[in-house]
Amino acid sequence: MAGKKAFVPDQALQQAMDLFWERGYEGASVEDILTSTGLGRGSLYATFGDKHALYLAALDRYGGGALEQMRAFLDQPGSPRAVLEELFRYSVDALAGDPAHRGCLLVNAHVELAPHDPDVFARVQAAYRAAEEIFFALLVRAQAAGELAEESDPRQFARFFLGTLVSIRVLARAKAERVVLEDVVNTALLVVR
Amino acid sequence: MAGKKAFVPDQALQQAMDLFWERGYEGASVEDILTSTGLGRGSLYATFGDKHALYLAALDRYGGGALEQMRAFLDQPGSPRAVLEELFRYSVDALAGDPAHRGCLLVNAHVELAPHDPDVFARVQAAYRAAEEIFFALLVRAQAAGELAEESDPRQFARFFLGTLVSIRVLARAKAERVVLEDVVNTALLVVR
DNA sequence: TCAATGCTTGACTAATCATTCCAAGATAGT
DNA sequence: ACTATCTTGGAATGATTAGTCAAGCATTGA
Repeated sequence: MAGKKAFVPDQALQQAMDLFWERGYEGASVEDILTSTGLGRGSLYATFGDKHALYLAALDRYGGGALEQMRAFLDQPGSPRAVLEELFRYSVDALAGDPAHRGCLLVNAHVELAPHDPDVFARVQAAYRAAEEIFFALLVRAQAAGELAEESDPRQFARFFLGTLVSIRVLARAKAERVVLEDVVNTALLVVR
Repeated sequence: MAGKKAFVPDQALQQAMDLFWERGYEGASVEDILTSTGLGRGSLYATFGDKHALYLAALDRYGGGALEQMRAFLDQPGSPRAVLEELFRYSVDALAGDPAHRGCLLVNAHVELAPHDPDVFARVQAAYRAAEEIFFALLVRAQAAGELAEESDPRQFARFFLGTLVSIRVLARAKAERVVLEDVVNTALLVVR
């Protein structure tokens, strides 16, 4: 089999991403990726460059999807408070429903590599900032709708909810039970009640 | 120089711990540890076993110190709410004051290794549980002192504060500014006001 | 049918990894 | 001063790593 590509690059990227997600950057060897994606060495290096570039591509793919999903919630009609609730419930479902307890690829990447890998750092930083801005926009709306006290600072609350989002992602990787994630979220949501 | 130990094992462990803390398990090679601690190959293997055992020893040392510190706060007299505040302020100070932005060794270990390393997993799990229990005890006291509503569940709140503790540790490793950590903590503390 | 394109395959390289081992040397007790 | 004991540091080992490369072959277009 040769002549034209015998694999779908996007599919291979997805599988590589899953592997990085589960095992981390150092934990997933090129050999593992080859086995998992089913493609040969030459194909991988010709398509994605090297391991590091492949990892960055996986991060981009993941980050893009995650932010898109968050924005989909943001654009939903309805009370900002309800949107916030739904966003967190959805997140808890996804995290607790993952039998591999992978947590979040971006958070994992950040803890493992960001301090010493500028490329990874830039991507994680951008993702965090984008998430914070989404929360910020939502909280401004909430304040306008009277669901957040006038004297409260939307920026401060946005940072807090970003922290909440991060914390459940980390706890999920520690195989925390669903009820733990729910307790964290339910308590966090009290601050806008 | 030989005959009797030319190094203090506890000091070497401290330096190895610092290196693991900053670079992670895979990121710190035995060569690096040798350079950093200043001791020879033979000495390291004779004293600590192998790299993995050394890492576990570093985790134990770190975890022991961290929990001791938390318990010191717990045993302080004064209103539970004030104790909670002090505990978080101290934590923010330590995290934001670290120029290397290392975050928390236990959290880092957990994200990098816990899913595939049973020994690491057990230690992290134990540390999380211990921290949760400390929060729980504090919140029970708070409830008795009328600082936490009767209908509130101390277990739920303990989990929430554990999540808060984790989140600022992760954000600190992302080189978040001090004000971000303060916003997270200040907002979290609102739930007991 | 045939040639050209370019993807696939697997062997190969070179570097790095953790770990073992031993010869050399320094100390402590007698 | 001498010997036994233990530490030391570097050489050697073998496994594993990421990355390269050339030979082969299926597909495509004529």
